[in-house]
Amino acid sequence: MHSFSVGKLRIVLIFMYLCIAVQMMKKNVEDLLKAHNVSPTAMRMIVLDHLLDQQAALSLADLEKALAPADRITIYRSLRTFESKGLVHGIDDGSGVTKYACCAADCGPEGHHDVHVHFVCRNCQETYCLPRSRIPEFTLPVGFQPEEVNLVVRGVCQVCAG
Amino acid sequence: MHSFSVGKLRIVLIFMYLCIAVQMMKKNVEDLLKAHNVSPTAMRMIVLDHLLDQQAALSLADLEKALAPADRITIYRSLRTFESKGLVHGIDDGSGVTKYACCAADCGPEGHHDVHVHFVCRNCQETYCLPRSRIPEFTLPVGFQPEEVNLVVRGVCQVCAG
DNA sequence: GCTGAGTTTGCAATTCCATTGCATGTTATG
DNA sequence: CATAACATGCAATGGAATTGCAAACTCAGC
Repeated sequence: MHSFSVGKLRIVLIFMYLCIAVQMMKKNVEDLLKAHNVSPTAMRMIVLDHLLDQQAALSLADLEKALAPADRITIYRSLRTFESKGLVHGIDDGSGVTKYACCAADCGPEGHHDVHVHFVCRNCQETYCLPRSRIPEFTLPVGFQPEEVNLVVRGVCQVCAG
Repeated sequence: MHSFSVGKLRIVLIFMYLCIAVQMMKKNVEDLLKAHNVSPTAMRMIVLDHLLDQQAALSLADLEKALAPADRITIYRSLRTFESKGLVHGIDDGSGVTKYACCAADCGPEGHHDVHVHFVCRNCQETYCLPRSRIPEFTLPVGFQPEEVNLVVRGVCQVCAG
């Protein structure tokens, strides 16, 4: 029959593939949440999924815009929950607004382990995590006991530098 | 005569010394302002002098309290002027409020040169500049061009640890 | 010393982000 | 399926940074 042409079959296959992909994505996000002892509610899955898609860190306002009409406060509280469970980390890049990005390593409620450099582009204003750039050793005056290090580099990013 | 005893002479000398010291201080602050192309108004001299006295960085609220009844906005604008002329630098220590400290090296309107580590004590909440602690080299991914580095260390300070 | 342009100051008001209270809706559990 | 615990959404609050504007001040030139 003409109705079962190769073209239509391709469309059906693509549709099925998309369904499976979405299911897998949802499964991944859901498992990720469960693995960190966070109830996988609809809202949280949407927020986390969107964060996982990003190259750069997002502010609360960014997320609100992207996920409209989701409630800002709910997103805010999701982020706080994620942060306390080691799923994402907030970044203070000096811009005055906190930005959020997913943790790369396996952080947990007891703390964040993937200490890395953050890079802020003065051109596009994006904030990137640079997990490959380890924070180097540095010396402190006698008596100062370091516990936590935050290294933010400003400059021009890969994309803007061309 | 008994009225010119050694004790009274000492008091007179101390008084004279204090007068000279205050004059020198005022002269120093005034010259410092002039050297950076900032009109040495009374308000600005008070703010800068107080900042020069500090071991730790001060927030706008700290300054307002210390210099009461000086106007907060005026202090704020003095700090902005100082910052743009390279006299002081603002520090974002992650606490959410900007703190200010005098520049050690000879910074100018074109930029701040004394790049150093900042240390925040989680006990006393003070923020210290550590000019002796140079920020070491670190590697960035290809294409990222660093221009400015901000290294904030949290921990326990000399005073609280000792 | 006086005047007037330019700068600085002080008050009031605004903006923006982060955070909380509370009532309602949803989920997990026995 | 009932109920406690948790999550959500709206409204409101709080605190810091910032701006507008009129009054006060500073300083150069007359």
